[in-house]
Amino acid sequence: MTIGKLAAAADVGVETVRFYQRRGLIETPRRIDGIRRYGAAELARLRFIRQAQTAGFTLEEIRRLLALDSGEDREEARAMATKRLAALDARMQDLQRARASLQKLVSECAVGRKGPCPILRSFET
Amino acid sequence: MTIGKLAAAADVGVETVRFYQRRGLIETPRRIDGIRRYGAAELARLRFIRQAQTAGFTLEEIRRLLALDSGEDREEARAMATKRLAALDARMQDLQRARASLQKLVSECAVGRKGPCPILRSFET
DNA sequence: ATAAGTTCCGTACCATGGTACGGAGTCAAC
DNA sequence: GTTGACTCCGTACCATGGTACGGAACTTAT
Repeated sequence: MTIGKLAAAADVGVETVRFYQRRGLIETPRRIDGIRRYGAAELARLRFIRQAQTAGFTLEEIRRLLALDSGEDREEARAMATKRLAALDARMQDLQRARASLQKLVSECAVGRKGPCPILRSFET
Repeated sequence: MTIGKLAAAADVGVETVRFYQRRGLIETPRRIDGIRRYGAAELARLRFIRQAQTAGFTLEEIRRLLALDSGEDREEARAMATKRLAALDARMQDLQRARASLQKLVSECAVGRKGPCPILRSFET
């Protein structure tokens, strides 16, 4: 695979792949006649990066996770995952509350009624 | 209230308040002898901004929401809230999936076992 | 074998949401 | 009535996660 195919396969831009390489998230394979070739390993890494981002890891943390993946430091891997799990749960709580406020806004701002919607009030705790 | 008290009451920095003023999210009251004074209205706006950010609105969207708050455009207010609600639900789905992956990682990477943790594999769909 | 499309690389630029700095003016307490 | 804290204002800087540019080298299809 060339960088273009790789990027397309992971649904990211070529420039994004290159950006990740600069950040040390993806190894840049040796060049064959000036062009680098990528394999399944790189694609897996690329997909992992996107998943990990969704989980809320920063690119720097993802870099460390990737380094850890082939290492023996279970301690550290678990610690990072556990910490993120807690943050994720907190985040989901926040989103749940925000969702309730939005729902309130939508229903209190129903069509047919007059005057301004109680936008600020909808979010009052 | 001076800007310092206002910021403290909303648990943000003074510079953040000033930043929001520049962005048109908070009106800057007239100065009395060179110092601006703030009231409950500004505090409410400030708190709203933080809540709305949690809901995933950008500062620009929040600016529009605040403008809408005193207006009559129910249509637009509802539209913004509905759209965000959908995005929020999608986001929560994503987080749910990410959470499952993290949980998998934590359990598969239990203490006591040897070798590297299957970090990349934990996130495979 | 030539044109169109890719790749490579460095460097620059972007959006978002702040945070910091520095000098001048103001206020509050002692 | 001076000292220390706070305010004002413009401007600069920051982190994060990209995106764009441009020229040279390489590949692929015709």
